Amino acid sequence: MNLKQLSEMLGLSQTTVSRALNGYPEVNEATRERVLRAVQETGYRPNKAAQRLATGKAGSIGLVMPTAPGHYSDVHFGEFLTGLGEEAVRHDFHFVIMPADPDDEVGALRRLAISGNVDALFVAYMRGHDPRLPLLKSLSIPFLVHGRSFGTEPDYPYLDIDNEGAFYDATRLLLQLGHTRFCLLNGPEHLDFAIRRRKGVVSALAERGLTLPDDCTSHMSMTDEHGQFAMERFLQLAEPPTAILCSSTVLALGAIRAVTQAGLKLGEDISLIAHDDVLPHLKPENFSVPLTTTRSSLRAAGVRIAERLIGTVKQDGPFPEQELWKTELIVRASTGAAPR
Amino acid sequence: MNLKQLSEMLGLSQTTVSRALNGYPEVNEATRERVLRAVQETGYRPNKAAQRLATGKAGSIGLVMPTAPGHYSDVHFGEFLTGLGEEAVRHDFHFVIMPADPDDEVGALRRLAISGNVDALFVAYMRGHDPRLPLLKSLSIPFLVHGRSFGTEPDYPYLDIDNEGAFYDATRLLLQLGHTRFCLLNGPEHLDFAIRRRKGVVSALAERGLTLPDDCTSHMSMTDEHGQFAMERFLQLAEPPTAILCSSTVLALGAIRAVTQAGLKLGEDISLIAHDDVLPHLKPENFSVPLTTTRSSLRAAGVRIAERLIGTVKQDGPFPEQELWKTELIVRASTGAAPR
DNA sequence: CCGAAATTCCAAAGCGCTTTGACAACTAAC
DNA sequence: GTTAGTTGTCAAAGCGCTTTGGAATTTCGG
Repeated sequence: MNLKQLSEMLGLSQTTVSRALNGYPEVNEATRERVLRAVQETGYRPNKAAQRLATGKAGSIGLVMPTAPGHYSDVHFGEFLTGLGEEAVRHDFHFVIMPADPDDEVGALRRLAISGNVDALFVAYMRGHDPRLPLLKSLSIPFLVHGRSFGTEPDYPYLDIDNEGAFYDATRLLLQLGHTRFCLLNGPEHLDFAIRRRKGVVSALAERGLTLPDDCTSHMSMTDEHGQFAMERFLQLAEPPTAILCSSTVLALGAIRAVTQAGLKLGEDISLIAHDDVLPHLKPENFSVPLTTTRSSLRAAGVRIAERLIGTVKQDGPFPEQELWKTELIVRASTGAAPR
Repeated sequence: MNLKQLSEMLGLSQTTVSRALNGYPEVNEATRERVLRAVQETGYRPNKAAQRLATGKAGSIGLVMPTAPGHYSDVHFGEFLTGLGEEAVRHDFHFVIMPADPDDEVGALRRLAISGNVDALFVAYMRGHDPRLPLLKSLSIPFLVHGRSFGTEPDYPYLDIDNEGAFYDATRLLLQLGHTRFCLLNGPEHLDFAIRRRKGVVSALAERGLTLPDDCTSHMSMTDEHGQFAMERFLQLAEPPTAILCSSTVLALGAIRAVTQAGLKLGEDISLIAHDDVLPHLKPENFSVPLTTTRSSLRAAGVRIAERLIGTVKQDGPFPEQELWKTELIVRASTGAAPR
């Protein structure tokens, strides 16, 4: 069933039917009702490709998903996508997801943009000096960045959380509790959030004249396995840490396993603060020792990003603005006074 | 840059350029090279919407993602998507993801199908008597189901794992170890895999004249929180279980927490077997007591499904076939002889 | 009852691509 | 030197929709 058939069926022109459907005023109410009823009955749906071709709008936002045989799927990705979707469904938007080799993200992004398949782009997992940013800026299609890119002039639209502030605050809390030996379980080194979190820790320590040695920092993709492994190494240092900063509750899961297996007590022998993206399947309050966290909902960020991106597309407005969310520092049982 | 401009630039007709690009034989090799070089230089990319309109093919597979404010994002979803993507990227396919209210999945699927935006459909999270199946069958667009639908004639293309067999085998192992009091931590009651797994357990028990009482079964969405909660209740039964079957490692995570907090030892006081979807961030071998599991890689299933779906679309072939994967039963330390 | 304004509808062009059918131009064959 | 067969190219139609400019119909003041 297409427009032509539908209009023939109704004895109207395609124009009139199209207008009736798209809410134009110059069509009789009775006629519109008749059209709407016919649509109900026949189950007619306009062909999106044709619509796209004619209007230039597709009702879709595009994103590339890095993927490869060895590539870890990221728990955080799904949660974020759910947030995006939650908002998108309200506007009848959909996503075009282009899987891409992690080495060719820029190319994939470029292809996606000029394929004419999407109205706007979204990118995440930002790195320092991210090469996708110059591309996006040159593309004249709305886009929004989740995170920022360290080392790039922040003149692009983004939504980020205050990673540096979060870890600065967390570190300060631990300092106030008397800790002096810190370790950082961080995400992959090149990622922007990892850079900033490290910065937060370092600057809080610096205020007390402390430093964060290289062997007290671990950069890795955020799985519990890696968390455990890194923590085991930390515990074997000549002067093992009493305070741990951790970039994800998933990492914390593994780290805590290592702590427990070493016969140490969380919140007594070792204090730990993790960043909590509010993953529904991994709640820090449910850990056997509830976790002190810096919290910011990933899903909420998704909702907000979709909201702004769709808004931009719909009213053809200017590109979205910049937004920086504060995190909450929530104290639970995994932090305590430094052992003496 | 569009075809017309490109062809004018080259002094050729649109036809010739189009043919050169799409590998048709009736074009001079020299001309083809010239065209290809121009494409390189200008960065020309055909407009997908137009291509879609002209050919009827979009190079995309569609899926609906249930989403709502209260809806849990599913760890398994991301992992599976990664698998799909891994294969899709090899064929320059992309996904169109339509977020949808969980109450309107059928409608969303329908809209997606007749929007003309996708070449094939994929559905998962099958339920008993799934209402999407009749729709899909009537739609004359290739589709593939992950899982099956209990109670529906299995005359549709699917890829499923042998859930019943997996839990039958697991239960038998526990029986052989002398266990007699079983509990099942299962996924949501209406989902097909939950139905079949339960069936597997029940029939293995029946062979020994045992039954699975209602208060020894728990159906819930698969988060560690739910796992813990359900396990706590099991442990308060008049005759607490010594053997636990568990539909996911995420559930197991919570369940084990409850076991530990009750002062019981996994693998001694309580034996547990979980189904392992091979989530990269939650490996059963890394649990403090490594988990005995029934294993089947969710990602591998994604790869395979994409492979078959894309194959079908590309050669316009018949709809994909049916496939049933066996699971592996891997014994680790979480299972042991029943305590006496 | 007439002319102008307002209302309702339509024919046709265009979005960017693929594909059909035809046409030159050039070879090979008789 | 004509005919038949290739080869490389093109003009034009069509995919299903939106939208422009104009025509037909209705409404209404005078």
